Amino acid sequence: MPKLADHGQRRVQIAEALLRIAGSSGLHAVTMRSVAAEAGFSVSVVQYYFESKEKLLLFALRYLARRVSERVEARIRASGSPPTSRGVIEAVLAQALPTDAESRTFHLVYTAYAVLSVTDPALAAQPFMAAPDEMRAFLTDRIRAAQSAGEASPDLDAHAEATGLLAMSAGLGTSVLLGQVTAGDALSILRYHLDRIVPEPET
Amino acid sequence: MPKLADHGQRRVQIAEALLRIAGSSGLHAVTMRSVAAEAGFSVSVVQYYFESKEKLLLFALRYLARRVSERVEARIRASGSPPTSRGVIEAVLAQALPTDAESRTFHLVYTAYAVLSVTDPALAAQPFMAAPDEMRAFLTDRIRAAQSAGEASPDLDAHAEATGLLAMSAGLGTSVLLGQVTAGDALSILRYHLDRIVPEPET
DNA sequence: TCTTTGGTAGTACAACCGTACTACCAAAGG
DNA sequence: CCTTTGGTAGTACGGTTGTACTACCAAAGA
Repeated sequence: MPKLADHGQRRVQIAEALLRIAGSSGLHAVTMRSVAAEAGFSVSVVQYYFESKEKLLLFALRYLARRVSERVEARIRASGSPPTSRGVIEAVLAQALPTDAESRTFHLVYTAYAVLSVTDPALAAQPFMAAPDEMRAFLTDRIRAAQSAGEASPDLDAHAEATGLLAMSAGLGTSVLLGQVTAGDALSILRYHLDRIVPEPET
Repeated sequence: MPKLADHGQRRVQIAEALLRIAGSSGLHAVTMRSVAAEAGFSVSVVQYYFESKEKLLLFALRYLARRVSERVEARIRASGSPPTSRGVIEAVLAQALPTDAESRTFHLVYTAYAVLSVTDPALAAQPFMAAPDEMRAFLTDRIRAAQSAGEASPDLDAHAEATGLLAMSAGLGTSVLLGQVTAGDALSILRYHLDRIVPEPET
């Protein structure tokens, strides 16, 4: 039994080709043929590793979600050690802003999937929809922790602040994507609002 | 020369059929055939009033933008007379939340168009992209006016507040669309944040 | 060495898309 | 009356899509 190919690696390779196409030409440009060509394989290979296009799309979505969460964790780690409340919160929120080419692709494709999921039950049932919920819970905890530590005003509604901030960073990310705001301006605005909730320890 | 049909009305009729389909099944479900069937016409009629699908999509987008701005104005008018700073600002921002079926459709289709515009230059050049810019300028002016009237703290950055609020309401609208937050909760959170910037005159 | 089998390539097909085209109809102007 | 013409319907065509299918190849086990 010949076993030359690493299935997992092949699937990732193909999923990355899909993300490249969706990021540059839109999710509607993702076809079996275009993905195969981008990945340097024949259509049959794509068919072989993913039995249908739907399976491929779902796998690519899960892969995307994993990559995004990896980036969030990397950003938290890079925010300083030991991580401050403000640093962690800012890291999580800033991740929603398309600052480089990769995160721009991630944000665009993610949004395209989200729009699609509104009218596609199979996509809506996907666990990637739960990610924002987790983030909201995480942020709420962090804000409460900052309040306990005296780093944030105690009369803040942590839940309302977390949900609002998350929505704001997502909205800012979309604005950057649409070219209405530069990534730098978006980050400044995000920091401005954060300063009013969880100020920097020192300036 | 027989002239029974009002071209303008027919075009609106067809555009509304398109929005109905895009709102319920997604923008990808919009085809010449589906739109014609939804509108109760033959494909030839759609072809007759819009020479191509692209023209139809652009017209429907402009029509959508017009309907949305009409809703904003109606909301401002309904916010009380004479309109207060807080009332007008809340009216503009709350319009981004999909509170009823119609605004839900509007928000969904608008977002779908926006995502498409990132990779489609013809759509990106469309003037509907300027609408958020106008709103941002409008909101900035309103916040400055509230500051002058002593209704808002003078040490607020009106531009940062306006951009942030707009992004937040857009993000909240998307969350409502995805079912992560109810429309009522989103409105509460929006009001919570507004209270910290431009408080209600009386409570 | 021969056979089994994981992996690859090419092709074919049914369905759908946008659009061009032709034919038809009914009302208005001569 | 008849002819012109705005509007409508049906159909056909070239192109693209997802997918099923068959053939082929190379490596491992017997």
